[in-house]
Order: sequence, then C-alpha cells, then structure tokens
Amino acid sequence: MLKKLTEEKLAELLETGIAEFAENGPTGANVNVIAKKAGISVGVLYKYYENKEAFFQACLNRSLGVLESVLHDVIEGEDKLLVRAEKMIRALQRYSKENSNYIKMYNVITSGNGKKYASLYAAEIEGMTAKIYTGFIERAMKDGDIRNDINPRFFAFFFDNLLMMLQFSYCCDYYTERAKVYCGEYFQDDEQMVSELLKFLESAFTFCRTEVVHKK
Amino acid sequence: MLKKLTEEKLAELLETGIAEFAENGPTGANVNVIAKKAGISVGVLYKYYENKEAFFQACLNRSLGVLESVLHDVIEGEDKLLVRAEKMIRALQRYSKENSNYIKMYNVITSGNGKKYASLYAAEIEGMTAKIYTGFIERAMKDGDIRNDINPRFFAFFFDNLLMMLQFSYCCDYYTERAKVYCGEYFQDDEQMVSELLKFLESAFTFCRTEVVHKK
Amino acid sequence: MLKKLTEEKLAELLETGIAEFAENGPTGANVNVIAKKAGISVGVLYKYYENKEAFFQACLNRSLGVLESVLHDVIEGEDKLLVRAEKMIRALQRYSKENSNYIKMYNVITSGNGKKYASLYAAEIEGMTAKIYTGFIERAMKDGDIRNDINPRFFAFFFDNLLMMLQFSYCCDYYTERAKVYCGEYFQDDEQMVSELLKFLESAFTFCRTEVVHKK
Amino acid sequence: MLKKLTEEKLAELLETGIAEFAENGPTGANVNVIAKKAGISVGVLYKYYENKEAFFQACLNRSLGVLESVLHDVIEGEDKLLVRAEKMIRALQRYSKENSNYIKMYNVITSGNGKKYASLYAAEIEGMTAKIYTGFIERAMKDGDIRNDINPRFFAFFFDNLLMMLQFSYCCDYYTERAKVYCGEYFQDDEQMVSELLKFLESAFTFCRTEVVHKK
DNA sequence: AATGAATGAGAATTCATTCAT
DNA sequence: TATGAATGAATTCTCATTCAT
Repeated sequence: MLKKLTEEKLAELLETGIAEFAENGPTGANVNVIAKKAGISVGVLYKYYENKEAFFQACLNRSLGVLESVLHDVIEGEDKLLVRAEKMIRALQRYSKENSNYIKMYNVITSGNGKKYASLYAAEIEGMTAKIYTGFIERAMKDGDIRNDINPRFFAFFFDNLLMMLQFSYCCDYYTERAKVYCGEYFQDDEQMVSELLKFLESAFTFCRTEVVHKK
Repeated sequence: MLKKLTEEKLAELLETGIAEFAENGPTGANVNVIAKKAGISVGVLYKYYENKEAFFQACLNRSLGVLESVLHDVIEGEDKLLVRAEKMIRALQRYSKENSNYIKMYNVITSGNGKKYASLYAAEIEGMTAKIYTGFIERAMKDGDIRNDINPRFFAFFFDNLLMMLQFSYCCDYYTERAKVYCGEYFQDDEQMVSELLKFLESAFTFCRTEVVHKK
Repeated sequence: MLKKLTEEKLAELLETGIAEFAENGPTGANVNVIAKKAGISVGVLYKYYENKEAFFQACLNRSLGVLESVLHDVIEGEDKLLVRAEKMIRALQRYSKENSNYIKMYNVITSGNGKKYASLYAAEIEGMTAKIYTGFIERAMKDGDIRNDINPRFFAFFFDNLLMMLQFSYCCDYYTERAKVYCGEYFQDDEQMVSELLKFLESAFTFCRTEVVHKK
Repeated sequence: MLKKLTEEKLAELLETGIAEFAENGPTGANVNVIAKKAGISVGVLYKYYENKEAFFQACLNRSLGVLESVLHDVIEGEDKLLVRAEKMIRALQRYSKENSNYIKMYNVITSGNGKKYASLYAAEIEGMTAKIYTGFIERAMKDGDIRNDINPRFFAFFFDNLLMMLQFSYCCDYYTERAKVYCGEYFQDDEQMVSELLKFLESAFTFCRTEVVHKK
C-alpha cells in the first residue's frame, strides 16, 4: 500500500511491540510477527529501529515513560505520607486495569536476562522514586508524623517493595495467581486491598511497642 | 555403573540448565550449550527430557524443590511471628549468597513469559506458604500477640511480598541495583537489613494508632 | 530548467554509481546508497533506469566511453609502433591517477560474475583496439620495422595484455599490491616503468636470435 | 539423512563453493544454494565455517593451494629461462581446462571488492613467484643467457603479467572472449600459443637493438 | 515529475531436534 | 545405550523496487 507511516501507526507499532515483548520476553518475541500484527512491513520497523534490541528498548522506554507520567500525577502535591500512599494505591489500581502491558514490560527487565537492563535502567527508573519516598519519610519523621527510630532509606525501600508487588499482582500472570492464592476472591475487591494495605503501612510507620497496646 | 554416573551427571545437567536458564531465560538459553557445559551429549538430554520445555520444567522443579526444603527448615517450629520472621530473613540472607540461581529461576517464572507458569505453578508454590503464614497470623491474632483488626490473608500477602522482594534483591541483577539505589552501601549490611525490616514488620503487625503514641 | 539540473545530476549519479560499483561490485553496491550519495531520490533513478542491472550497465558504458575517448587520443597519428607504445604508456599513467574508477569498472566486468558481460562487451570493447594493434604490427612487419616471423594477432594480444595489466596495476587494489611485490618502491617511478616496459616491448618485437648477440 | 560428513563431502562443499563464488562473486553467491548443491544442510556449513566470509576464504585458500602446488611442479628444476617458460605455459594450458574455477577464484580477489583481499593475499600469493622469477632472470643475466641492461624485477613483473593474462584468458569468460577477439580461432590452438608466446618472450629477453638487425 | 518512505521477498544465521554410528 | 554431527525450519535483517504524496 505504501502509505506513509503516521504518528499513530508508529505508536501502534510500539504498542504491539510492548504487547509481544510483555508476553514473550525480549528473546521470545518475533519481529516479523510484531510488524504483521501492527499492520506494517518489517522494513519500516528496521528503518525506524536499528535492530530488534533497539526496538525493544524503544518499547521499554515508552512503557517506562507512561509509568513515570502516571506516577508524577500522584506523587506531586503536599499530602501526608499515608494520604499520598492511598492516592498511589488507588492510582495504581485504576491504571493497572488497562495498562498492564507497561507494567509487564517493567517486570520483564527485572527478570533474568543478564545484567544488561539492570545497569542500564535501575538507577534511572528507581532513582527518582527512591529520592522522593525517602524525602517524604524524612520529612514525616521531622514533623513527628511517624516514628523517628528508623532508617528512612530502608523504609522507603520496603514501602516501594509493597507497591511494586501490588502493581505486579494486578498485572502479571504469575503474581496475579499468587495474589489470589493469598487473598482469594477478596483480591478483586479494590477497597479491601486499599484499606488493608493502608493499615499495614500506617502501623509500620508508627512508633509503638507491642506492650503499649496491651497495657491499654 | 552407568546408572551411577548418570545420576551425578543428571544433577550436573540440571544445575547447568538452571544456571543457563537463570542467566538467559527460557527462550534465550541454548540446549546444546547446556549439554556441552554439563559434559554430556544433547542426545542424552533428549533421552531424559522430551524437549526443551520439559527440560526447563525439570530445572524449575529442582530449583523450587531446593527453595522449598530451605523454607521448611525455617518455617517449622513454634516460634512467635517475629522470631520466625527474623529466622526467615537470616536464612534467606545466608541462602541467597550461594544459591541465587534457584531464586533467579523462580524469578524467571514470575515474569513475562505467558500464563503458562502462572497457572502451572502459582497454586503449588505459593499455596503452602500462604496457608502457613495466614495460619501464623490468625493464631497470633487469637493469642493477642498482634492486632486483631486485620485480614490475616492480606497481611500474610504483604508479609510474603516483603520477603520475596528481599530474596530478589539479594539475587537478581535488576533488584540488586534497585536495592542499592534505595539503601546505598547499607544494603550490604545484613544486620541492618534484619533490624530495619523487623522494625517495619513489628510495627505493621502492631495495633496502635498514631494519636496514641503522640498522646503519650 | 529541470532538464538542465537533470543533466548534471545524471552525470553525478553515474559517477557516484561508478564509484560504488567499482568499490563494491555489481552485487555489493547499494542502489539506495548511490542515490543518496548522488543527492537524488531512488525514484528518479528508477525513472531513468529500469533496474539495478540497467543502471550498472549505464555506469559501465560511461566508464568504457571515457576509456575509449582517452585511447582514441593516443591511438591516432602515424607514429611508429614503439613511439605509439610510449605515448600509450604515458597516457595511461597520467590517466590512471585520477580516473581509476573507470578502470576499476572495466576490471569488474572482466571478473567472475557470469558470462553476462563477456558476451555483451568483449567484442565491442576489445574489437577496436585488437584491430588497430594488429594493423600496426602488420604494417610494421611490412615496413621491415619489426621481425616478420610472427603472428601479428598474437603479438597484438601480448602487447595489449601488458598494457592492460599495467592499467590494473595502477588502479586496482590487488594489482597494485602485486606490482609492489614485484617492483618494490620502483613501481612508483613512472619513468623507470616506461623505460623498462619499452625495453621489453622493443626487444620482443625485434628479430634477432640469441646467437647473433653472442657472436657480437 | 544425518550421515556424518565425510572428507569427500567436505571437499565437495568447498568445490561447490568455489564454483558458486567463481560464478557469482563473494557477494552474489548464496550460502543456502551452495549447501543445497553440495547436498548438505546449511547447518553443517556453519558448523565448519563461522560465516559466509570464513567459508569464502576457505574456498579461496583451497583454490590458491591447488594453484600453488601446480606451480611448484613446474617451477622446480634447473632449466634455462625459456625452457622453464615453455613448461609453465604448457602446464598452464593443461591445467586450465579442468581447473578453471580455481583460477576464476583467483581472478575474483583481484577484482573490485575492496582492499580486503589485496592486503590479505597479494604479498602471500605473489611473493613466492616474484622472488623465483626475479631470481631466474638475475641468474640468466649473470650467465650471459639474456641481456644485462634490464631491471630483473620489472622483467619478472612483465613475464608474470603475460602468464597471468594467459591463465585468465583460458579460464575467465571475459578474458576468453577477448582472446578470441584478438587471436580468433587460433586461440584454441595450444601449440601456436606456445610458439608465439615463446617467440615474444625470447626476443624480449634478448639483447639486440633494432639497428643491428637493419644493418644486416 | 520528483520524492523517499514503505514494501516484502530473499539472504545469512541460529538452534531445537533427530538419528546413524 | 550414548554420542554429537547433521538437519532445516525459523528468525533476524537487507535492499531492490514500488507508488502515494
């Protein structure tokens, strides 16, 4: 047909790529299949991207870009830690339903295939959130909102670990199955997830020894 | 005599397979390379395993078997929740150093590649721990050791999420990089990790509203 | 106006084609690259030439045309054989420095790629020179200028062989290396080449048995 | 069929490769076609040779190896220059009929495709003959067998040029056509070629100025 | 008429699987 | 029974050619 590739076509190619890479991994996905599914020829794909690897990274970047922009919307503002946490959980729930492929792509780089993506992406992707979360916690500590006997970096790490696992649980097949094993049908209940996770987090950040509670 | 050789050789084959699959993923790993590294012929590999997929699953099963046996050692006994948690964290730290490939294999199935392993393994692998953890928590709730306003299944889920992320952080390239981004050099400090994570968990499981603490 | 541009552009296109074909051969050269280097679109190339093959032949024809015109300048006139030979050698030395691509193109058709060009070009290209050289020699024989016990066609053949090899030695990578292996640094010395080759030719065409010389 | 590749099969593969490369050049030849024609799978070809380039060089080396061994047979011995020349011409005539592909391969590297083979092979291939021929001529000069006012390296160069062109004329399509243009039907007459070329060479190597002859 | 992005057949290369020895 | 060379389908990537703009 020889129609010029529109911006949308190019976006569609990336989305198709993301879907295929998310499903089959960087090695398992097939460039010809992606092109065909996207309704273009392999040739154009190779006109825009030097090789499979470069195309994979383009898909990755798109995914991470979207992820980041979503994160930004939530992360901004001056809410208290738990308010923010709640907002993040809800955003993530809303977001995961449709855009699970982006999160799957993120999951792809966290797994197996060599240190390649570890060194390339970890600092870039995690750096910002790590700083922001740590900052939150430090401030909250100063403000007396949360306990002050902790290392904010570690707590930021645990906090993000929980959110990351939640994301994957909503999006990635294995994690979803696993979540169902743990939570059963309740896993579908978004409200319950919010409330339970918030309870967990609130407590975790609160200073109180067990005795105190019992004394009560 | 041949039997004997084969038994050892078979173990070596599986270990080599695990190493290669852990490094390159199910699609990226090369059967011929694995056989050569293991010092056997491809032919014999195909005598024992119908195809690459079957061999991969054998490697997976071996990995998960080892993981499970380690878990068992720690999970048994009648300790209180946090004591048990501490034991688990320490076991996992010890264990991760040498046997990272088993955990990488676990990580492999949690990522991308189709629903295949999700449906095959999730229930099997996670079922036991889910039940045990949930049981722990329910008992602790009854005993008054921890707060009683929570859903034990969700809390077991969060608890395992944190342990799972810790495992991956110790073993898988991307997660390691990420952990360093969050915790910096302190990530290497096993004692600090134990203490901070225990603080996090202890609090999380403890009932106390922020106000209470402040009133104090 | 467009016509004018096209005429220049066309020449540039052919020259670019010649350079690329000379460097990479008919199969190795890339039509898209040629068009880009020539500053035109592939489309226009295909407007003028049915396909790569036709374009290659156009480049070839241009090359051979230039070669022929150079030859004409030298071949004309009524000089004696060796005077003519000297003029030819010098012309060829002068000419080879800048226009090596034309000679490389000539070399391209003499090599490997099928009988295609053999049948197409040999008679056309070589016919004229063969006739002229043979005529020279026949006349010189009649005039008593050179020995008369030879077959003029064979001697014309040997004569042209030597000139052809000299051309290639000045222009084509392999032949140049080879000439250096034989002549060392002296290969660069144009005067020595002229004088030695003329000695060789003069003798070759001269009737004298070895004995005569020795008697002397 | 999965039959082990015999030595002969491997030789056949190389011969097929030589035929295809000789016909289509390094870029034009098709590895899959070569394998099929040789009656093996592409797989084995790539087991034995890293890539097309390596396989091409193997074909080249085989060709040059054969060429060299033929040369050796003739070059040895203590004959006088022209006796040796005659032997060489005859060997070359005999040899060219069947083994034209080896010479075509030689021709392939002398043409077009970049300096790659020029730098790789020229010194190696031409070095030996250059030294031997030059040595011959120097000795003949000392012995008073040939004129002593020449540069032996240049004369060795011209001598080899003539032999090389003869080879190509017997084997390579274009050169054959060209030879026919020059010599007509007589080109087929091996005896005449020997006698005319020897006359040419004998004279060329003999000292006698034109005047001498005329004085007569 | 000119452009150059798009096309897709075709070529190089890999690797899961087979089977003669 | 074990071997590992051989197989060839499948995959990545190229580039001559087309045709919408």
